Order: sequence, then C-alpha cells, then structure tokens
Amino acid sequence: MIDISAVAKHSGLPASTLRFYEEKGLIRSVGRRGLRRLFAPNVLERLALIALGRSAGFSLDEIGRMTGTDGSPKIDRELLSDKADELDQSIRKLRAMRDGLRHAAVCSAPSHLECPKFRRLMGLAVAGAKDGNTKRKAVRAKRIRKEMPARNKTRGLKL
Amino acid sequence: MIDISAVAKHSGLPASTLRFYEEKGLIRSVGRRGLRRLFAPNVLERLALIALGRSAGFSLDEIGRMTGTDGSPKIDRELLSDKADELDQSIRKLRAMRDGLRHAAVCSAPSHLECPKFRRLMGLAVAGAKDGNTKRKAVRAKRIRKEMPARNKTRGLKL
DNA sequence: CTACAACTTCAAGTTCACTTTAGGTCAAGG
DNA sequence: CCTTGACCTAAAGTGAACTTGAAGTTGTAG
Repeated sequence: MIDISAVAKHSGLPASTLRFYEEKGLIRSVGRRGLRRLFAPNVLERLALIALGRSAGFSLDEIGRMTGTDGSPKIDRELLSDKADELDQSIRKLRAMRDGLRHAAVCSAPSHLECPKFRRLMGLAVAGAKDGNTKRKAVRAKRIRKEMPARNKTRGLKL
Repeated sequence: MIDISAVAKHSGLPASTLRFYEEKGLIRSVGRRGLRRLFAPNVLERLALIALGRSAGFSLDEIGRMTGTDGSPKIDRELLSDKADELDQSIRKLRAMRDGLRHAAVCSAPSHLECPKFRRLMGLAVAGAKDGNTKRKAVRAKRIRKEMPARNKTRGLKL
C-alpha cells in the first residue's frame, strides 16, 4: 500500500495524471488513509502497461477496453492481431520516414521533392495509406518538464 | 491551376482542412478566381509530404518549421538526424508492442502480466523511455468517415 | 496540540488538429 | 438576368489527454 506521491515518484507521472487515470478507470486505488488514496504496488506495472499501450498509439479508451481494471489484458485476440498488423504498417512508414530523413540530412538536392531517392522513400511511406484512410503515428521529443501536449490524426492521402 | 475541390478530390482531404493548412502556412494558394482559391498542381506533392510527416509523428508546427512554404525541405540537418534517431527509438518500441500483441493473441496465461515473455517484451518497450521523458507515438484505425480524433502524449515512465 | 505540507474534489483551462456554423459572395448554367 | 450551389471568412465548437486553480481536509513533524 503506497500513496500517490510514491506512485508519482516511481512512475514519473504527476499525481494529477494518476487521479485522472483513476477517474477514467485505468487504474484503481485500493483504499484510503483519511482522504488520501492508497495504491497497491502493482499499480506500477499497470502504469507500465498503460505507458506501453500509449507509446504504441492506443488511446486511453482503447487501453481501458483492452485491459480489465484488474490489470490483466483480457483482450479479444482478433483485436490484438489487428492491432499488431496496424503496428506493422506503422513501423514500415516510420522506417521510410526515418530513411527519408537520414537521406535528406546528407543529400543536397535543390529541393528534396526533386530528388528521386527522396521521392521513392516518400512513396513508400504513403503506400499503405493507400485505398483507405488508415493509421496514425507520432513521436514527441523530450521536453524538460513543462512540456506541451501534442496531437495527431492522419487521414490517408488518396494520392 | 486547380481549385480547392480538385485538390480535395485528389488528396482526399476536406476543403476545410486545406483552408486550415493554408492558414497555418503549410500550403499556399497561388491566386484567386474571384474569391476562390487556385492551387498549383504541385500542392498535392506538398500535401503528400505533410501527410508523410504527420504519419511519422511530426506536429503541423514541426512540419511547417522543417519545410519552407515553397515546399522544399529546407531543414537543419542536425534536426533531421535527431528526428531519425527518435524514429528509430519509436520503431523499436512499436516492434516490441507488436510482438507483445502477437504473443498475447496466442498465449493463454491467466494474466499477461505474469507471463515472462510478455513481461520481457514490455520491458523492451519501456526501455528507451528510460531516464528522461521522451517520445510519443500513435496509430489510429480506419474510420468510415465521421471519424473521431485521437491524441497522444507519452511521458516516459521512470519505471 | 497546532501548524502546514500534502493531499482532496470539482470546475475550468490548455493544446492540437480540425470541423462546424452562420452569414456572405459570385461564376456559371438556364 | 436571375438563381443557385460551390466557394468564401471569422468565430465558435469538438475530443483527447491532461493541467491548473480554488477551496477545503488531514496525517505528521515539532
């Protein structure tokens, strides 16, 4: 039984976020000492699971749906492999983007849009968004505390 | 010189988004016929570039900073490789997540949190968020029009 | 026992990336 | 010439994920 500040300390998350997560049903406090929440130590694992899901692009709601309040992924197996497939797509696009950036960092074409290599990389990345609208993906750089939020949503380009 | 509806049609983006992008300085219309915007056909390439950036997790502001209004990545090379490195991190995490999901889809441990394989995968994904707060990443599933937005931000778990 | 730092709740505020709405303009077809 | 539908602008609204603020409570160090 640890209190919110200990959870905050160990997880790196501000207490406000922990309260927010509890309100959303993502974590649970197992009791109170006075007004103060008490958490079971395993909340840290649950938070790690949440962080993992978030970092893979799941929304808090999706994570909530996928994992019981208890903490165990009680997930629909089909949903799981669908998500895995989506991640595969995402990984492909990320790789194309990464290669594109690495190339852009060394290639000195007047406009990268005219560089055939860049264009090919771009095409690669866009492929997969083909036909339907699809996935989205994001990376945020480190901020020294006081970071600002960021958002994303991608409509697939029909191109 | 194509009008906004043609751009919308070819890009798959709603006109409102195109106006919004123009307002943000991400694209430019090259003139007007009456009130109506006219775009150069190459705006489609620019939109593809924007889509690519978004799908790799850059915010519109970052994309704006990275690419001139003209359309050519006029980017600081150091920033570029930093971003590429971040993408590498992201890819690693995505892969771990994907493997975790694939495993979870077949493994029938009572709780995945108790499955050593899952825990190892989880550890992998969390590693890299180590030490500092770090990146963020996201994937969105296809929606049949009327899709709802989704957002992400990940504070690294200190674990 | 009292002060007070640390917790609590609830409401409102913030950012991002758009979308929606209200009210107006105008080029083209009949 | 007149209607009309596609376009325009400006402002407000939306959803996700938090954060901040105000005002109240309380475990604990002194």
